[in-house]
Amino acid sequence: MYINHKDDFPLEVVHNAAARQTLFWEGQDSDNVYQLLEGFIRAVTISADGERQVTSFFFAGDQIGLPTVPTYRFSAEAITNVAFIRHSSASWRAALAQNCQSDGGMLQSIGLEQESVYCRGILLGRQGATSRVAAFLCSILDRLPRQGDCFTLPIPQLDIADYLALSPETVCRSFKQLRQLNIVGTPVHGQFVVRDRSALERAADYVGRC
Amino acid sequence: MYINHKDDFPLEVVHNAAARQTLFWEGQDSDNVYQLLEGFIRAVTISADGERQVTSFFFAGDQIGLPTVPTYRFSAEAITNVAFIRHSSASWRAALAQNCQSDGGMLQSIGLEQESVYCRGILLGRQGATSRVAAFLCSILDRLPRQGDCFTLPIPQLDIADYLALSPETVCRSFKQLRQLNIVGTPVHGQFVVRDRSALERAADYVGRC
DNA sequence: TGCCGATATTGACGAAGATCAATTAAAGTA
DNA sequence: TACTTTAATTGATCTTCGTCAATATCGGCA
Repeated sequence: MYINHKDDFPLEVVHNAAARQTLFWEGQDSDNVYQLLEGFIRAVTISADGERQVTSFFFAGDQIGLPTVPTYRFSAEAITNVAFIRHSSASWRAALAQNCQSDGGMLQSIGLEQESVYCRGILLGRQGATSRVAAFLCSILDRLPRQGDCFTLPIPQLDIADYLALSPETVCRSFKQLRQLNIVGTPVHGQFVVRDRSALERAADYVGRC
Repeated sequence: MYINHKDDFPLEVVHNAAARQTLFWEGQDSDNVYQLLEGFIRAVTISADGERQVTSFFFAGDQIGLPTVPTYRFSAEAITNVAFIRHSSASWRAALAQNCQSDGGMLQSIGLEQESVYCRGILLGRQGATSRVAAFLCSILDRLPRQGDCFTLPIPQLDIADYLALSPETVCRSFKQLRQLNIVGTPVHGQFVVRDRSALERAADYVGRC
């Protein structure tokens, strides 16, 4: 699923940002599109009463802040150190005009972003905390760095909680339950182990792409 | 916000469908884009265990089934009798290539659809049943047919429940509470009255566009 | 290595909403 | 109009998850 858009923008400079830095803020004009080369980014919105929601996660290869709307709908925060390139929305639109008839172009990026947003809606619609957590894991599993059955889960539980509209405690208890069911293993050195993926999918009862 | 795309597809035929009919099914190839001229349509997905979710509502002027993904992500069911035109995804993409540099074109349709999907995610993320119902009402209020302060609410409570991931009983009780707070009035002949819109928005604490 | 702040974990309790069941109201049909 | 079917409403009960509080663990940094 990884799409290399660097060819579409040949002369871009690679930028870096440290963990916890914000690439752009919710409400700003969407002047640039960011393509993540390495690391992990979260999309965050804060509602009027201060409630925090994480609306999606971005992985290497993803495009962030597509200019289908005039202003960014979320702040983009680096979870880890990140590397990315940035190009202007105008050039992105020009590239879209060029390649929107073919597969794999900007239109596919739009489709992927939509799928991700759609996926969260479905997740939140599903009741049952453990089912949500399982579905979340399924949806990101293929996009995580991996060694054998071990995955690196770079996303803090608080972010998962704010993504799934659960309390951090409930997320923790859901993980515990998945461990007790022997669906996932006890993490060692931050390495996360999925023991029984089909059981995870059954617990989730939905698999989308986030 | 209404965008007249008929000019982009001059020679299309107007189709009709009765309430409860399905225009297209989840999983089918997205060969056509539907533009709703009159009536109301709901987007429905059924998960593996049979759980029903309504993922969005469509109103006159909306485009349905944008071919940003190869297959439809939902079934489109007519809530009321509807009138619509249908055009091929290929011609839609061609129109996108033509007008994606300018405002008000296909790119804006994409943006509106995204906003709608995004809005549901935010709604579901917000806790509190009454707050969700209020936010839902706010988000569709401007798109409903209206006479003075009276709105026609053509969406059954069951659909609202499946949209907001609440039980029908809870939706009903939330409406009751909004009535008791004198924020909305008692419906007469299906006519729905908003007595205090700013109070509704305060109860919602979020206003997006669905 | 040891310290410190942030994150994760666990328990006890309460509140919100789901479920079950029954009734009422509304809409469609003969 | 009367009848049928569907949707909305209300009450009682139970489950789940949020909240509060305390402890444990991890990661960075000196």
